[in-house]
Amino acid sequence: METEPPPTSGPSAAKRPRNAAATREAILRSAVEAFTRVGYDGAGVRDIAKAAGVTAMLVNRYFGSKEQLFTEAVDVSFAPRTVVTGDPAALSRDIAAALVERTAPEADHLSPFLLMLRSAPNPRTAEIARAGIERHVERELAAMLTGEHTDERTALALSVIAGVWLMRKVLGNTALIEADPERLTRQVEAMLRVLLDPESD
Amino acid sequence: METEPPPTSGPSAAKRPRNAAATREAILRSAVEAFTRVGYDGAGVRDIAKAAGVTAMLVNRYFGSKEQLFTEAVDVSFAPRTVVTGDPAALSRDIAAALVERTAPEADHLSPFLLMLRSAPNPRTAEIARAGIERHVERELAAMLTGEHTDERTALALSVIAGVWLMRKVLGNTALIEADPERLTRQVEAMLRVLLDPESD
DNA sequence: GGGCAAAGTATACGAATGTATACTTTGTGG
DNA sequence: CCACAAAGTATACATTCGTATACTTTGCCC
Repeated sequence: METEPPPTSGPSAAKRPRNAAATREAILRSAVEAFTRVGYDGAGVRDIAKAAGVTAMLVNRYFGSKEQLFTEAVDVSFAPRTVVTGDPAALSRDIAAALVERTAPEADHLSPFLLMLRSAPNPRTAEIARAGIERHVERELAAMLTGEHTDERTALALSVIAGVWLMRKVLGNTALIEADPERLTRQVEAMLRVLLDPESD
Repeated sequence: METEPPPTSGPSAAKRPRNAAATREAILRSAVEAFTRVGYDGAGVRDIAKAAGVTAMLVNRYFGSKEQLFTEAVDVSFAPRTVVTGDPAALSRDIAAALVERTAPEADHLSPFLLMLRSAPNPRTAEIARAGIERHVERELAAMLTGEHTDERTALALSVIAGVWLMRKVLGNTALIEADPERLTRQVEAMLRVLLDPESD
């Protein structure tokens, strides 16, 4: 009873027949997960491969090296642009709400910010992450701002966002974990508003 | 013939006669430097020992293990409490000014925030750093605040500070590096003021 | 239906890791 | 002056790392 009608284009193929593209994608997804959870230096190619159901050498066959795999993983992680798209007036509120929600203690979002924070110690991967954030996030967010020095204000906003990710999900700061989400959202929103809102004068 | 002064490439490790306390301190200083520059996992005990002018085994003799060495290094790094002490009204301004100055491109401050950021990927050292920040920084800063939820607002302020350290000195964000220091200071100050200043209503 | 390239695996290598055990050097007190 | 403990070193061990080389298995097409 070896029924094998393999849909060559299935997003989540359970029993995977020999399919280079699907295997490559499985490795890439496994890499995003691993790099996000333990960072670049903490994730071994053997672990990544095993979680994808293959051996370690396929990583190098398909991606050349661990570092090139990381480069693609950064793109994948930053790609799903969930940049809150709406009127610029609600920007601060939307960002604050999404941030507090995704960094909640019970959530385990595979955030690109986590990938970046945990891969930042390595200078080479830090540079790759910096380029990824600039290419995928910084540009779009800056385009939504009005007024002067939009790139600078954007980078400061990203600093705040990364800082909250760090304290809540990487370090596990007690005060920020136990904080009331609504009040926390209001405080973050107030800070972002100083940066992002169009100056009313 | 005194032909052996070269290995002491440390800061001020002159000709050190056999002195347990001095050696211990040299190792500890070297550890702070190494952990700050490359993080816990990136720093090998051999490197730390060599920079202190001794062999690797002295690290374990004096500190038990690399992890215990890190614990002491965290305390040393966070100990020089430069928390701007002044009237609470100027708190935001002082913090912002010190932050922007120390994260300037030309500065290479051995900041505890750098130590924390670069050792955060490792869960064990992340916890040690979290405890250190809570013990050394969070308490004192929270005590300077008035109003409600001082611990929460303190943690948020530390998020901002850590985020700026990350973007400017770990990632190397272009916009924040090239930004005018005075304007950057004003913007950071404005954000902190939202959090720290006594509500005037 | 049989070959043949593609997909995947096995093994190994050299370097680096933290640290345990055993050794050597040296300052100092009786 | 000289032993003896303290200070410091040398060597080794067991892992783990990324990846290179050589091998085996499989789907597909003529």
